[in-house]
Amino acid sequence: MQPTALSGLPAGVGEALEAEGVADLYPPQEAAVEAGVLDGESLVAAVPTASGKTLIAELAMLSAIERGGKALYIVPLRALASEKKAEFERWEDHGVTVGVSTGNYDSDGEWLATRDVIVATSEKVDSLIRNGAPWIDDLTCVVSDEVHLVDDASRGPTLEVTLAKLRQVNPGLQTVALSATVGNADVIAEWLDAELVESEWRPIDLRVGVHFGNAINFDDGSQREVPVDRGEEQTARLVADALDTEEEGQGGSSLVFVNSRRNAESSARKLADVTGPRLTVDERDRLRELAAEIRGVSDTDTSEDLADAVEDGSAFHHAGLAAEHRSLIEGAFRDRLIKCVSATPTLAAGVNTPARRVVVRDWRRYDGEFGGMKPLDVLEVHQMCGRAGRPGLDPYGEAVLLASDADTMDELFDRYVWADAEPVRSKLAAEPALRTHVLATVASGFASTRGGLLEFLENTLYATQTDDAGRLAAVTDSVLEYLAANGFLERDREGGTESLSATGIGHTVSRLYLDPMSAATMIDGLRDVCAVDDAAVEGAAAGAYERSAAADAADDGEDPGFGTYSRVGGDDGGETDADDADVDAAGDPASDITPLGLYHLVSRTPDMYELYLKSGDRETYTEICYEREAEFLGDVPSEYEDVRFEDWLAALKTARLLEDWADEVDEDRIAERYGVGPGDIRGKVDTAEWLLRAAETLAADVDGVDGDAVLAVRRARKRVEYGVREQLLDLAGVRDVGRKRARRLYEAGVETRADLREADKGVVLGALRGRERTAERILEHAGREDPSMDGIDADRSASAAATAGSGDGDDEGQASLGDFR
DNA sequence: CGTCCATATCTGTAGACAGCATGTC
DNA sequence: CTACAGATATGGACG
Repeated sequence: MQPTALSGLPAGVGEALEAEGVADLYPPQEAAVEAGVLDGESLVAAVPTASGKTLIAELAMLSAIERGGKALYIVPLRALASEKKAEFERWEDHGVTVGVSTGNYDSDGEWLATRDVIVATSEKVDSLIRNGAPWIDDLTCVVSDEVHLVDDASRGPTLEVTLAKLRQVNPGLQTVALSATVGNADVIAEWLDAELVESEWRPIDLRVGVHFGNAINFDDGSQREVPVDRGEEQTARLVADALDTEEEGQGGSSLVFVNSRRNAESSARKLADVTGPRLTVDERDRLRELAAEIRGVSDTDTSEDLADAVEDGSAFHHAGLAAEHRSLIEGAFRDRLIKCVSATPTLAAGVNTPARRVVVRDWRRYDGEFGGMKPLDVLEVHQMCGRAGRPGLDPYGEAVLLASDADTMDELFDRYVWADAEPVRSKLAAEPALRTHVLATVASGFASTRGGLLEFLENTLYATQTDDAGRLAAVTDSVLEYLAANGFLERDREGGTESLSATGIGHTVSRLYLDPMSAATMIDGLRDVCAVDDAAVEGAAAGAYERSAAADAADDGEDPGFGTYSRVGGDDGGETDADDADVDAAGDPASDITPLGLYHLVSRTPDMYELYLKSGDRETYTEICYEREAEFLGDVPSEYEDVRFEDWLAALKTARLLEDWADEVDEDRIAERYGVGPGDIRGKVDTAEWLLRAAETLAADVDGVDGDAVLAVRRARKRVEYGVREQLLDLAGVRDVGRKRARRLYEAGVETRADLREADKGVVLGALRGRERTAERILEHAGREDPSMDGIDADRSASAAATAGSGDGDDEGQASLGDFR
């Protein structure tokens, strides 16, 4: 079937596809057309990666737009959102407009309503529904990429509920779900009332095999001799073999999957010995430039190690890397400059990075819950293998699992090569998931009674899959109880029906996109300190208070999730002695609220990913816990009796990291001290920023909009956001002034925004290392009348003072963490 | 007495969404 | 109830 023969697409699209080289549709695409994607039929396409799934989605969306509709493309990762956007933008020539909306990037709120195609993450779509984005009603086509992720325990339920909501809002909605080949695609199709297109077909052949001894044994019965000399690494030999196999004049790149960050790094180091000697002079030059760029992203050891490996054409890839690191590596690997990437599973599910050969080195991964090394899911291994075969470059892709003995080889064949992927199973009936979604469902008006709620939940995959309807109802009831007890929902029993409505705070929590338990934790902590400090404000916050007070009374049981409210005497631990001399301790109630207290509060919330306690950390943080006991908001669990103490310490470690960041500690110090990578630091800071912003809103509810708590939270948030001490807050708020410039200006004697307007220009210029343009911009943003730097000489002493004060080397030109995004 | 290698012991373990309002060196 | 690779410490043989 030729693209020009398709009907229902915008004018010129068929020809454009042909020009792109699409002479004939792939069999699964053809099947999708026959199933009616172009006519608005819903469809589940369960096909391998890189077999043209995206085109199926495009056909659906473009034909929907041609009929005057609007399409939404749901992605699982932010990085994929930009990738898809770029891909879809080629239709702008045909009058199709594209917009993106993710947590950190919005192509302008209102403007989205005018876009034909919107790309967003599932969480963002959920949030947009909760906040009543008007264009949701206009959607006629929704595409869900990687739907098999509904199986994911933490994020799957969001996708599931979001699809159910979209379909309820708009019963005629065309739903196109793209899935990996899974065990039960038919069930997904049944759930979505969709046609099913299932296929194993791939445009590039994939040969899967197991290497053992001196050869790879492929699934088709063929063998490839790859002898491993004594003492030589199996992986290294396979990577070398792929590189030395010159087909189409190109040595093939490899992707090596391992099971930990550390393994990824050490593997990359070792494989550098394989890739290094095979580089051309030109490649070496370009890699040196790339390495310099990598070093510029961050000055941590991680960054340095990565750059070292990259100079030899090898790289590692895991979540400890900063986002820039990752995209630099992905790009250079796609451009065939980097010959080999050793990666954790980040890369298996992330952006498109095909390789000539995929080596699955580790097939087991540590799992704390499991209590040891757990074999990877079949689906996961299939996804890794699916990365083999670069379109247009390779005649076929090779995926190789490694076995060290014959028994393992047999097991790998049985377990992965011959096996079908597991069936997808909904994880919706877990309490944390329902807690969030039940509140949101009620708050945004999808249900107003218990019966209506259960009816709505009938539209989820969970309901389609389970034969035990009672379980969902039971979990729902316990969640309703929790939400009511914490004052997020009101329940009224009248006759046989139980009506549900969200309270003011319930609506707020839903819109803030907080886990209700996070909100409860934060409210609890904030109320604790406000109640002690400021009884007068109580009246203003009565709305939020009463509910919870009533809830307290209703709840006698010690449910750990509820938190305990009464802490006797918040200031019994002596003076809280924060590092900030600027805070007026005496007589200022907000001084009871220290940044550490707030960082700990948000860190012990379920929305913050836990930092690991390593050996020795227990003692370290137990000590800190006692030293700074007075700063914590809420009750400190007992070291000996309370199982929550461990979590409390883990949160304390996170809080300390944030405190260090807000104390201008260099990122390499932080990385070393907490055993994390630059990506982790940035992630923590980002999450804290988000949660503190939410806490600010909650504090306004508890303490009144101008309460001390609100101000304290805002200050703590800004300090994390800018990564500066209290004294630099004013300066760092000026546009173009960040962590480093603020510190240099301050050391040169320019301490406030007002100083910037008055200060000697020579001093300012000196502190900014003689950058005239930058200095002018900053003065302008600070509101100076005459920002011109014409004829000003940089003050040498200002420059010297600034350099000495900032503590890092001169002229390194290194970006700090605060520079990301 | 220092070096090198073989063996025992210890240690630590994948991932990444959201709000809000615009910009670092 | 469950593992295992890499880093580090330990110890012995050797020149």
